[in-house]
Amino acid sequence: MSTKLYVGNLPWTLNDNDLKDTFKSHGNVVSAKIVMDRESGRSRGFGFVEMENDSEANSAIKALNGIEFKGRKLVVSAARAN
DNA sequence: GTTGAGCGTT
Repeated sequence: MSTKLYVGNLPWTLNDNDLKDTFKSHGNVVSAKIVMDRESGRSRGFGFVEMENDSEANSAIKALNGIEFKGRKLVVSAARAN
């Protein structure tokens, strides 16, 4: 199984790969995706990361939530929907 | 060439 995380307050310049690489340093990332605007194709400034398990998910949250990244404070928490 | 709280397009 895997645990999905919500990541907010991301810089407009961040991509799926950048998000994945950031979380890879704190656990095994199953998938990572920045939510893009369906109409304009631009980043909405937030996204989702799927971790290997609950343990790594929590580890990533503790390690990345609230830290300053690219001049922005990252917001990391468990996603609401599956 | 812009924007800034939130929980995604298939």
